[in-house]
Amino acid sequence: MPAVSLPAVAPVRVLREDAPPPPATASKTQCSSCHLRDLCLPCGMAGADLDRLDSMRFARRKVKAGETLYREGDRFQFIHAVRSGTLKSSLMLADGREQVSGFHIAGELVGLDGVAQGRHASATTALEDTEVCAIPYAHLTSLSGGASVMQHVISRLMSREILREGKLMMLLGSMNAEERLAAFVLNLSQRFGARGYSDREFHLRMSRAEIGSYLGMTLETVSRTFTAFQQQRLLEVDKRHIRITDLEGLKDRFEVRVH
Amino acid sequence: MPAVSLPAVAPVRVLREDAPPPPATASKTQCSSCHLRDLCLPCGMAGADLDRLDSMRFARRKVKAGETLYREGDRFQFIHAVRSGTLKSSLMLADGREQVSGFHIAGELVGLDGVAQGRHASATTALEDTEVCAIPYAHLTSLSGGASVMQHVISRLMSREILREGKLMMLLGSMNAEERLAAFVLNLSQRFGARGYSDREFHLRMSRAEIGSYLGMTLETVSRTFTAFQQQRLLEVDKRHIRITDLEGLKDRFEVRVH
DNA sequence: CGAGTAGTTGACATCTCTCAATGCCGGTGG
DNA sequence: CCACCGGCATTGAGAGATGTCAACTACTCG
Repeated sequence: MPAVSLPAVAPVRVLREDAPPPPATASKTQCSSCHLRDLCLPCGMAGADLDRLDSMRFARRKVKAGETLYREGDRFQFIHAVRSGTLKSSLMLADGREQVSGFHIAGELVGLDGVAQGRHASATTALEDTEVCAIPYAHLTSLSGGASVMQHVISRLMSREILREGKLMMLLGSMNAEERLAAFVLNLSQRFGARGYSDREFHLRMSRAEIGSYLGMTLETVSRTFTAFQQQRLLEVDKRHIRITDLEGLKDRFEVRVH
Repeated sequence: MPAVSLPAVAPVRVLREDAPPPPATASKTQCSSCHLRDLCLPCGMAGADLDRLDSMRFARRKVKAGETLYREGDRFQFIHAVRSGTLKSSLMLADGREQVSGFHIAGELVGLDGVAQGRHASATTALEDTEVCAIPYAHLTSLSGGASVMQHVISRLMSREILREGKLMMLLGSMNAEERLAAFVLNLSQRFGARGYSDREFHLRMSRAEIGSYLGMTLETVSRTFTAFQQQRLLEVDKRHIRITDLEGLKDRFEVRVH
């Protein structure tokens, strides 16, 4: 299914040097002993494969709130695994506004968009102080040697990303503001839950404007929709603090279309 | 970046047998002698890699207009390369309406969404009589043996698909009806051009409703927007026949947001 | 304390959707 | 051959959702 990319936008980019090399923190990490191992890259791996992964010892890198991990057009070298913190990925529109294409929390992988062209097609920015593992993509593919279990893992990850985006397209293409925001909140809830945090109460790391950009609506509509959910006793919202008071109701809102 | 998938949709699928096995047409194809080789899977390959690809001789399959190549939930076995004709991919919404997620013409590959879960997440249907090559995914990955050039090709294809969807999200998230339709027409134009057909005049294989679903708008709005383009002397539209009379103007329309 | 950022809310404009009528075309059957 | 039908596209009128612009508040940071 390739090639449906938008035409002719020819992002008139000023060529520029890549971002400064990662200020390599000395610390390195072994996947098998990471508390995120069941969510992250090693998920589903064992034995020799996992050993091979462990032998790689990925460098960690810290990204302060507001700083970028990589920018649009940077050379693609690493897949990054989020250890802690939150990132957002975004594309620049021709007029300079940004379109947020995803948010990433601990255990999630970022940067697979770079494989196609050897350069990143999006920028990724920290929403709070964040730490990532930098996984050299070339190593990953070369080292996989004989049975390419690793390649398989990567393929699956990429396919999952395709699924994710497909669902997001569906959301953008055919849902209204309430359904979109409900889907967004439920999705966050589920991801926090999977990481052992509360799935009923959490803190948003992104602004209303960033949520709006991601969901294809204005920040005012995001705000109003939060207020509406609160009035419907689905959520309690205080700025960026969210408490889900009626999970089922929220799901209904989202699945309004199921009859 | 996985895991942002929509939550809780849990597509309540009735389990059902997979589609009938492809009525294997006897004819098989050798990639290196295919007229689509520079657009399709073998693109960029040569020497031993291409020989290896040739040794596989993929079976062809015909799909009549309106018939499905695979359905949502079918076991994922093949990547399909379009030889001739047009396909659409779509997801089912909970309420039974479809969301079109892509159109595919000759030389394009379909079905990479299945890698993640071993089952297809979307259905793919022929918009006209269509012929595809069925590429067994398992072969592709196993056979790549030593240097996994093939795996690399697949990864690149998948990454390209991620880019494509990212751009589509951008379109759905932050463009109005005119910009969306202009982007759509320009994209088709470019793809036809790359295949040696006219990039100024072509026949749409999809209905207004399908275009609308793909672009996140109603069929009426698609129709009205075509009419508007015609009044602005950008296009001549006669049902499904399109003639671009002002390519630059159309690009401007699409890039309205620049500066 | 003042400035800046983020969020909320209101009033209004506008775009797109919804519903409905009509036209066009190709196929089918009398 | 013609009438009728169904599917697709076009067009109009009105409704509704969301965007735009603007005011105001609460907080944070110098």
